[in-house]
Amino acid sequence: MMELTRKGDYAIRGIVYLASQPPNKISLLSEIAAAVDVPQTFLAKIFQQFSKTGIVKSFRGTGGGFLLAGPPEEITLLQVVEAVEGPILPNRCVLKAGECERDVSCTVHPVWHQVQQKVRGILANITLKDLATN
Amino acid sequence: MMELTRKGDYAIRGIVYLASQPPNKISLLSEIAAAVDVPQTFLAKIFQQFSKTGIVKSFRGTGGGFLLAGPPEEITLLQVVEAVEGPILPNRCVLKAGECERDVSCTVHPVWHQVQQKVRGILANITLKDLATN
DNA sequence: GGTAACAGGACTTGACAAGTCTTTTGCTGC
DNA sequence: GCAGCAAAAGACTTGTCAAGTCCTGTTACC
Repeated sequence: MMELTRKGDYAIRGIVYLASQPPNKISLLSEIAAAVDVPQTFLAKIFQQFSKTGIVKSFRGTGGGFLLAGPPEEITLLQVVEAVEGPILPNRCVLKAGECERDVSCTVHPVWHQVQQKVRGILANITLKDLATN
Repeated sequence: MMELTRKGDYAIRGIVYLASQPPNKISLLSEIAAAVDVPQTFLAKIFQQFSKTGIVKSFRGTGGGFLLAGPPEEITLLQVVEAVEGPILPNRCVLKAGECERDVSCTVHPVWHQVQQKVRGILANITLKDLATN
C-alpha cells in the first residue's frame, strides 16, 4: 500500500538532478535522462508536467533545456510529487464531504484525513535544497 | 497517490461490521456482505486473509461464520489494512538498506521512512472499538 | 530555412485490481 | 456415516492503469 509509482520516483530523481546543478545552468533532457537512468521519452512526459505546473522552466531550440523555476529551497517535495501523481488522497472519501455514500457518520473518515494531513506536512517541509547532492 | 484499494475499503467495512455486533455473536459471510454492500465472493477472499493473519476466527458448517479473534479495542486499523494490502511502503527503498541501488547516499530515503513511520503510527492508534458503530 | 530542442497526441504492452465460478474441505446434527 | 451447511482454495475473466514507445508538431536560434 501507499507505493510511489515509478513515475513519481523518476520525477524526484530528475528534479533533484536539476537542483544539484549550478544555478542558471540549463540542462538538456537527454543529459538528465542519462544521468538519472530513466528512459528519455518517459522523462519528457514528466518534465512536461513540471513545466505546466510551473516548477521548472523550459526553453526550446538550440541552447534550450530545463531550469528550476525558483531557488531549490523554495520548491518542496510535496509540489514535486503532487505535480506528477496528483493530490495525496488515502481514500476517495477524504476530499468531498458528500462523497462518502455509505454512511452519514463515516467513522473512518477522520482517520484518513489525519493521514493525509501528516503526509502532506512531511513532504511540504522538505525542499529540493535538502535533497540536492553537492 | 496513496489510495486505498477497494479491497482495503471493503475489508474495513466488513470488520467494522463484525466489531459492531454483540460479543461472541457469529456472523455469516452472506450477512456481512449484504450489510456492508460488498460482493460476497469478493468479501470471502478478504476474510480468508483475515483468518490467516489471525484477526478473525472462522467456523465451518452449520452454525458457522466469523468472529473477531479478540476484543475490538485490541485490534488496530493498521493490522486490518496490512492484512489485506500488505505492508505500508511509500517507496521500495524504505525496507531493505541495499535495495536503493541508485545512490549510496539516497537523500530521499529518510523522508519516506518518516512518512511510513507516521502513517503506521496513526493507524496503529485506531482500534476497532473506535470505529464500531453502536 | 534548417537544425535543435521541447510539446503533444496516439498507441502498445503488461501487470494487477476486482471480481466470478467451481471444487474441496471441514463441521454439525440427525 | 451421511446430508447439508458454510468457509477455503484455486482457476479463470475482465477492465483499468502504469509504464513506456513513436510520431508529428511547435518554437527558437543561427
